[in-house]
Amino acid sequence: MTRAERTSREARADVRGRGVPEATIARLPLYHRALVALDERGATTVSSEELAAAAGVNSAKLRKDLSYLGSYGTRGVGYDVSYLVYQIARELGLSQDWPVVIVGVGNLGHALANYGGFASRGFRIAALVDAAPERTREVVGGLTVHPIAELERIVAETGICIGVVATPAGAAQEVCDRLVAAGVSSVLNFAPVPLRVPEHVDVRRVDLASELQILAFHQQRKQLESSREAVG
Amino acid sequence: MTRAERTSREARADVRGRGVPEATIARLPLYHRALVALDERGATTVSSEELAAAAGVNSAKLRKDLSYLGSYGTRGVGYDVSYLVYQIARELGLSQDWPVVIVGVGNLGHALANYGGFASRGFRIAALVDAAPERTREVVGGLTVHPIAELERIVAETGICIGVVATPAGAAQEVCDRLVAAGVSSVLNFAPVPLRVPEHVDVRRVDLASELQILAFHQQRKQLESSREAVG
DNA sequence: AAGTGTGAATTGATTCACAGCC
DNA sequence: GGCTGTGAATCAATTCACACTT
Repeated sequence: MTRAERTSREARADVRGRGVPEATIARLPLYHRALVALDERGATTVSSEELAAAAGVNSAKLRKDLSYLGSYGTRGVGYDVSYLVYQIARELGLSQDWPVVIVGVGNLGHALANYGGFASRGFRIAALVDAAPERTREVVGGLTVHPIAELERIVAETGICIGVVATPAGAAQEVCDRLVAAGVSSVLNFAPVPLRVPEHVDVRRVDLASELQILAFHQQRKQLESSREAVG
Repeated sequence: MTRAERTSREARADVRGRGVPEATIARLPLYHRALVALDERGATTVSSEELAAAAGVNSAKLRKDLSYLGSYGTRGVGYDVSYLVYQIARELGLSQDWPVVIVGVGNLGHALANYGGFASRGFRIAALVDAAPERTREVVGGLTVHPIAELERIVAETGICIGVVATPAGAAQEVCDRLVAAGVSSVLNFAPVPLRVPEHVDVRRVDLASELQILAFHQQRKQLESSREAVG
């Protein structure tokens, strides 16, 4: 592929890029991961069918999703693996390094601080913060835990714009407010409460107990049905 | 409210219950949690507006969601808090105790085993399992870690039907297959790979790195826009 | 007067199916 | 001949707006 071809394609992608549907965005990380795995296994091209299978979606959805980014495939052939990895990474902002602060170094915060999966995807745990004095100065995952009083200074100095709230429910809103006031505009919330934030701030929630409850709901349905069969 | 009223309402709910939309089911845990908090604060009734605010959704959505469960409110008044807690809990299967097995006791498995939020919502960590011999016999969150070889026996003896996969990506599919073969039909997957399961098995995925990537995508957009403003 | 419950309208996501290109 | 890209069709979720009940 020539530089001219690549450049014109990217220009088109930039135009379309405005309107990528939310559901598509949420699947881009899946595609990216599947493509990286394929790349490591030495694949050079992949069909929508294959990639869809690797990512756990159907091929129509995959093609439609990719078409929002641009025309990156070749009819009759498929997609160039390394080129598509590059395009999705660019779209996701994976080329840059995102410093992240984790607030709350309890069980979950600990696990997140030690989790290796972030670094490889462009995220760097830049700081750990906790309200409990006994946790301060502790070293977790190679980082010293700072007292919450230093939150504003740390965010400002490090240029952090993504914060992770891993505090108990009761502290989450206040922590979030301070993060936002300090300049954070993307929040990943593990506390089981909805966070109120200004317009320009994005929040995503990960709610472990809810996930289990949703499974339990379906499980209960299955069990009800099978007991009904046994009777009827 | 009389017993007769309650019984007829429940009968109706059972009829409607078949078709509760997936998006609604995913919000029931939110409503339940908000209601429990209101109950603890001594509220006896709540309007859709108030409850919606507490759960972080809009009131039209809340009313529509609740209407799928039945007609549990009173026009001009609102919803009876404790009655609605009871109904949602019943719908979610929260009245029964769900034993859960966690496979993989690394950082995340550790955190999950120690996480207090499960027990209070009807889930009981019944067993911990890990493949690494050096982790076996360790005690985490009051439970001994069992070798993976005992997985099938444990699931059968404890009547576990919900499994949590907290292993590295490479082990996840095999662990999942063994869980399913042993009789588990609901899986919560923390490994960053799609799990292939038979028709009757439900899988939910929690993908921490993806969540951050989705935030990064939007963050990048925000920064692009503000830099464009600065120029234009 | 207050506030639920719900048809109708709208918006968004998925799937179909095939024209167009390699 | 094989496979992408995409309009059109379908399905699902959200929002509107108001009739109806207390």
